[in-house]
Amino acid sequence: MSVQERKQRERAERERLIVATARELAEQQGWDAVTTRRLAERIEYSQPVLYSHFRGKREIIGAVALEGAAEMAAALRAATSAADDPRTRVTALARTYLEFAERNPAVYDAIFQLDGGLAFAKEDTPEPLKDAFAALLETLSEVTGDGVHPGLFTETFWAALHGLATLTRAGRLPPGDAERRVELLVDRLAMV
Amino acid sequence: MSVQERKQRERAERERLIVATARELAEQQGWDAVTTRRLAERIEYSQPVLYSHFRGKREIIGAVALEGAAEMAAALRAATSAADDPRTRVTALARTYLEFAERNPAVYDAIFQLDGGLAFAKEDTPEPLKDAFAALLETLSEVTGDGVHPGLFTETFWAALHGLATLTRAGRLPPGDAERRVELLVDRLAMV
DNA sequence: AGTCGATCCTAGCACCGCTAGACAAGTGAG
DNA sequence: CTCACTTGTCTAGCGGTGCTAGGATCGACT
Repeated sequence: MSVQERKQRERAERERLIVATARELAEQQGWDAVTTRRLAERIEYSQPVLYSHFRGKREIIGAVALEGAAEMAAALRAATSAADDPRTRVTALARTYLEFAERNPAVYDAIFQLDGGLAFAKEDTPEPLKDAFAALLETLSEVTGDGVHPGLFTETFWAALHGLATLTRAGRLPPGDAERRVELLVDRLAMV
Repeated sequence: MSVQERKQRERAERERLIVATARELAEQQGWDAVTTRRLAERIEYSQPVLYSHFRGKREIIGAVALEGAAEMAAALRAATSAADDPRTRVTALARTYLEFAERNPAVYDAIFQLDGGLAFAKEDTPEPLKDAFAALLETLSEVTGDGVHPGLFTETFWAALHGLATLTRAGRLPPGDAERRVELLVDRLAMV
């Protein structure tokens, strides 16, 4: 019995290694550089081993996305719980969101940009993704304002943040005024 | 002389054919399906011909992006010029923007999502891109509000629209409430 | 009419995601 | 202790990708 357990442990450990290595490689050189061959070489196994853990490259991206979403949710909660009033919380939320996207661009892409084969806004949406949205909802429902559904408000605010994050990183927006754009967004959208 | 002219004309015609075919193929089956082999087959030339017009696939995407940006600018101007007051103009602008993204997803991706090798927010940004931003700016500077730079306001509003467009199409947002999200955005961001 | 230059295509490179089938190593039974 | 068998891993290969070198062909000028 304990032999089987050991093997399972080793297998789980290797799976973590795959995900961590994929993430590392993606952050270092972009997702284009994350090929099954390079990934296999880095974990010091042959290519087919990857396919005994994941159905394909998509699923590996999906695994990185889930891990990242959990981290993001934690970061958002940590930032908002340190603030006293709703207004400060929203600002902290927005800043933390954009900072996460900037510091973990590959992970952010895995979550929101790439196809990781994950379901969104459905019943079978994985827990970490639902939880990340919940973290946004918790703070934003305080400043939704009258006559607006908090979920709808959260979606809209989130979309604005997502737009800022992606356009900035893609070089579509001048990076200097990021902070002032956040202030504008919070000033106008949040009803405090 | 006229022989050379004829050849130049034919060459330009073929270049238009390449761009149009790439766009068509991308809208039909997605950019992943736009391979140099398939593209060459559709225009009934061999692969290397593509490389006598464009440096590579990136530049073809870039060409589609420029064409699309010009169309988008025209669509935005047409929609806003048909509205009387600033408030109606902003709503029309937002709706038209999102409609363009929804009806031409591949073109939208070429402009804002994919790497077409284009410069943004710099001096050497191609004219159609600058003009599309100008079209946004024209309408949005009317509703910027006091103490805010119109350019900054336009960037922020644009980012919000971009977020809505991409998240909706990627299945990250439930598609039903799109209109209500637009109303919320206009209500809060535009100072009328 | 013959040369010469432009134009286009065939063939191929190195790489991609993914998989079939050979092979070795570890397990349990006799 | 030996031997069959299962489990795990690897080598090799398939069809695809973007891109390019080098040869063939065809038209224009001398």
